[in-house]
Amino acid sequence: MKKHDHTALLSRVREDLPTDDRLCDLADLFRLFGDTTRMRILYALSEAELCVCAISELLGMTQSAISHQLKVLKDGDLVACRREGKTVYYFLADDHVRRIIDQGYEHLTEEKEL
Amino acid sequence: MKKHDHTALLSRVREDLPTDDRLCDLADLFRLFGDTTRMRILYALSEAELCVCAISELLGMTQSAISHQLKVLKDGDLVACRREGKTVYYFLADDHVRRIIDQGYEHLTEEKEL
DNA sequence: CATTCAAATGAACACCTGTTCATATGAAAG
DNA sequence: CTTTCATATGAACAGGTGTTCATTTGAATG
Repeated sequence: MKKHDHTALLSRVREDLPTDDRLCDLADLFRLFGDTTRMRILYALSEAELCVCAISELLGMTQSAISHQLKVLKDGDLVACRREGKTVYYFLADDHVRRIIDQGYEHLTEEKEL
Repeated sequence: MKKHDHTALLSRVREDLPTDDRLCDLADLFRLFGDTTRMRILYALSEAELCVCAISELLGMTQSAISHQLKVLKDGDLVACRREGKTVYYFLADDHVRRIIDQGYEHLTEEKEL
């Protein structure tokens, strides 16, 4: 009398699965969007390119906190920056960022309609 | 001599920003995707509906760990389940989940091409 | 109703993450 | 070269998160 057997099903599922490395990268990517501060920064940058102190003013948070998060976002290639004198302007790295956020936003709004 | 002034820009940006509640919900949503175990579960479920023990076998993790994560995913309305005797089968709650993951996946693959 | 198997739950613990505070870098201006 | 302003960075700390272990629930079966 054996336990519940899934070997057949599981080997089929396993085939179509991306590698663990890939899935880990994917989770890492989404984790970047999974913090309120970072989400607010990303949304702000989707409206306009902004310098660090403007963002910290906008969000009512310390310059240090913003700077740390911008580093995280930059390391994850979600934002990029350019320097102009003492000021550093940040902006979204590409349209994917916007699209990912939009997809999430849609999910939320449609969820509410139910 | 005043500091850098952004009031005009900031009030414009502020107008187009969703409420903080909304942005927090959005971050909460993405946070669900931001863990390797949950991502592996979601991807597996995008291939087939699976019971808890099948998932734990597939991922090589304890039933308890999987069960805890499934609860998180269910509370976040990313997955749903149906019971059949002693067995509980989990599946993706809707197509949005797949689309969000796909969007992220695309981002990763296109990033590599550069 | 006792047993068995699948799943869920709670407490505990180690690890990770985000913020703060203090300080450093780096560019422009005096 | 010193000062000033914008930004970056490092250490430290608090709170959150994921896993494990032990236990419980709940359905089917003898």
